[in-house]
Amino acid sequence: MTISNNPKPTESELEILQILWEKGDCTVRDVHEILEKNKDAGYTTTLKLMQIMHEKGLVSRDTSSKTHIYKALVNQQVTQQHLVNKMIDNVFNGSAARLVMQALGNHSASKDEIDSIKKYLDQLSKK
Amino acid sequence: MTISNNPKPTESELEILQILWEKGDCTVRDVHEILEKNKDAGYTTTLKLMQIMHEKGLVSRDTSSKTHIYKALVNQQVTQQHLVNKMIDNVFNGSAARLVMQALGNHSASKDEIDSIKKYLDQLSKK
DNA sequence: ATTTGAATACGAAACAATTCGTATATACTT
DNA sequence: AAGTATATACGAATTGTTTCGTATTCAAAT
Repeated sequence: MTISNNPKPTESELEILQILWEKGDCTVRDVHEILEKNKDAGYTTTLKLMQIMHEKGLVSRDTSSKTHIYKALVNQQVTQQHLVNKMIDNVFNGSAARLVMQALGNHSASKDEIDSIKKYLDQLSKK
Repeated sequence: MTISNNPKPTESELEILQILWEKGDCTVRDVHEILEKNKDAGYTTTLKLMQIMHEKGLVSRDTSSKTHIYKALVNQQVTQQHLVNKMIDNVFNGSAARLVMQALGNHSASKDEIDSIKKYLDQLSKK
C-alpha cells in the first residue's frame, strides 16, 4: 500500500499543483514562467519548491534528460476535498451549507453558475 | 482610518476566533478549556497566542481587572468571506461553483442543508 | 504578614515555509 | 576546445507559527 494519503500541500505548493493539474507535464521553467505572471520570485525558488514537493511525494519527475519533467502525483479532486473539508470544519463550524452560502453570497457566482448548482442539488436530493 | 482590513488569521488563531465568535467575551482560561477538548496544549500557549492576536489587532482586551477579557475584533462574516475567496481562487481556479459542488458532494451535507441551500439559491436568482 | 494559587509577561526554542546565493553539471555554439 | 547559457543541487538565511519554561504580579485565604 503506497497510495499517498497526505494531501496537505502548502500554499506555494498548491499554486504549483494547480499548474501541473492543468498542464500535465511541466518543466520547472514552464511552471516558473506561469507563476511569474502573478508573483515575483526567483527561478531557484520555484525549483527548490518543486524539489521539496518531490521529496514529499506530491509530484513525480522524469530525470532521464537534463531538464527534468514533473507531474502531479496527488489527485486534484482528492486534494480539493481535503481542503474543503478542513475549511468547513475549521472556519464554518462543520456546516457545509454555511460555507456554500458564503461562497455564493458574493458576486463571484454568475447566474449560469447558480443554475448549474441548482441542477446539481436536484440530482443530489433525489437519492 | 484604523479599520483592520487584514483578516488573515493563522490556523490556531482561527480556532480561537471561532470560540470568541460564538461565546462573545472570554478569558484566556475560558478559551483554553474549550480548546483543550480537541487539542492538547499548555495554558501559556493559549495565552501567548491570544496576546499575539491582540498585537495583530485580531482581538481587543479589557485589562481593567487582573484577569483580562478578550473579544474578537475581526468580523466573522468578513473573515469567512476572505478565506472562502482565497480558497476559490487558490484551489478552484476561481470557480465558486466548483467549490460548492465539491463541498456538497460529500456526505457532510444533509438533506435539510441541501433544502435550505436551494431556497437560498432561489432567492439569489430572483434578483 | 505569609503563603498559596492563578493570572500575565517575556524570552527563547522548535518547527515549518519561503527565498535565494553559489556551486556544479551539461549541452550547445563558435 | 573554450565560452556561454541553462539546468540542477545544496546549504543557509529569513520569516512566520507554535510551543512552553520561568519570572513576576496580584489577590484571596490562612
